[in-house]
Amino acid sequence: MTETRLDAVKLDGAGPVYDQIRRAIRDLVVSGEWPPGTSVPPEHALMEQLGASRMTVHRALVQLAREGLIIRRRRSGTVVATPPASHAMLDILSIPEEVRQLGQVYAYEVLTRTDGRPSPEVAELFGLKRSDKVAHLLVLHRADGKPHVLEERVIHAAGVTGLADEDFAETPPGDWLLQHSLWSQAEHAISAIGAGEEQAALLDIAEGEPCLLVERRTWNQSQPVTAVRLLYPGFRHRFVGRFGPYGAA
Amino acid sequence: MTETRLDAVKLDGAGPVYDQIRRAIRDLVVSGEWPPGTSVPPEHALMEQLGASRMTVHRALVQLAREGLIIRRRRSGTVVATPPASHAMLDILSIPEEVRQLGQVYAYEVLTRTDGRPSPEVAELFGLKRSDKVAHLLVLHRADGKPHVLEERVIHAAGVTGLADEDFAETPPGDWLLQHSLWSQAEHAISAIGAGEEQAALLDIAEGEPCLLVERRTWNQSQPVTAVRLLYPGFRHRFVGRFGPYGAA
DNA sequence: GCTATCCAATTGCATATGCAATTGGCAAGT
DNA sequence: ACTTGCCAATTGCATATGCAATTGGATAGC
Repeated sequence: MTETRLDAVKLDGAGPVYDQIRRAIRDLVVSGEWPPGTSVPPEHALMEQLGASRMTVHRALVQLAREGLIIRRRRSGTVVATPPASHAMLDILSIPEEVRQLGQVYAYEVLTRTDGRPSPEVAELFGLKRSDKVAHLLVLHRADGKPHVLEERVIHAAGVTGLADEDFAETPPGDWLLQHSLWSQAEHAISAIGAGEEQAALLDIAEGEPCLLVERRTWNQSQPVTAVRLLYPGFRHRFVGRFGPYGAA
Repeated sequence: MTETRLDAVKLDGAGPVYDQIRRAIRDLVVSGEWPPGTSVPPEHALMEQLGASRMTVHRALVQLAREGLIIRRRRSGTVVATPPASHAMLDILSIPEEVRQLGQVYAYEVLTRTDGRPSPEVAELFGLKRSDKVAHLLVLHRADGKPHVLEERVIHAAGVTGLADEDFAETPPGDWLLQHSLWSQAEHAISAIGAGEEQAALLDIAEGEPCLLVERRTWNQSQPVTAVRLLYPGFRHRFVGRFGPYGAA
């Protein structure tokens, strides 16, 4: 249980007090100054520090809890939450989990790994210098023994610690990264593409077969962390989501 | 501004009072009993009706407002919100808007329209009786004159008023439905598929060309409203989203 | 009829206060 | 050691109250 510097919470005088408090604490959390597990000062302490009534402090904390940034428990106090790995259909998700949720047996193999400088295309795609160090991986994920998805991944060595010592024998790179790196922003795109010759061979489908291509790039404080291209055979795979007019169901 | 029956708000005694109030009103809204535009009783009225303090009622209403179900304005009071047409990358969106946001000129043509009984496949897909009446439409949307997306749509006549009198000359069916029907639940799926012969001809691409297929089915109170299949040429189109660990950005 | 003004309804926000519920940790007893 | 029971810290919830801000609508004046 990490300690917190109480005086780190500062109001900016803009808008309602409860919202100033909410934003102040939110900023400390999302900026990483209060990493997950940090204990947030109790309401009484904040109340004195900020000169607000307990109910006002309470209101701010309740909202933050509803937003999932902090977790509150009676007597044990309030701590910064560990952000959930996945939010919805298209967010970061673990391929092993995805496969197991379908009730199938998961397996994977690292086909190739190259550590070195990024190729011009990769550097371009990612805004890297040619002098940066990256790992380049090709991974095949299987469900019930059959090829499920082909993963091509670039990891920026400077953004992750322990990359050189990890051989991804136990954990596929996507899941490993979730545990060993932080990210503050991601962008993904979905498109359809025909399988190339090599890709088709690896996925055990015909060349030109339509596939879903999911591309995702991830940054931490505007520093690149990883980029990945996931190629799913289209006839075997679909992304499904359910929702109502007022939000996801 | 529709009136509300005050006695429609009933608590169930489960959990905190403010949450009972919140759920009671939410249920009235999502069930359609209080449709968009209905005015919600003022805090004082609810306070007396429910025997709770104003702050407690207030708390429930503030939460509902934060969730976007109601809109509150001083003096004019609280009204049920019109649900936003689009939430994120993959939610219901208007194709005309989508095209215009890309800075291209939008146009569309209704290629075919058939009113009658559903085909066996459609009935199956949608859980309709063969005796139900449906309209079956094939629409081509264009961006800058070039085929953009092919829309195949089934509309359940019983779920929409004024369907027979509408010729979709002014407004494409998707947008028309957003204005003339309610929906409480939707499901969509994304997959990749090769263009069939006719589809390829209409979209002006090669047969077998990989395409993104977006399928969406929509219900209102478990009654089917519409089902649609949108076929996007894959090389020309991608869905992009951006987000951070604590939610969409 | 049109406009300027004022009033009152309604929500927004903050405080002060009290009690309930949960539970970590200490203390006492075995 | 190990268990039991109690205490106090901390959050959860509700009430009562007061004032501020906004604005629809009535009213007065032109």
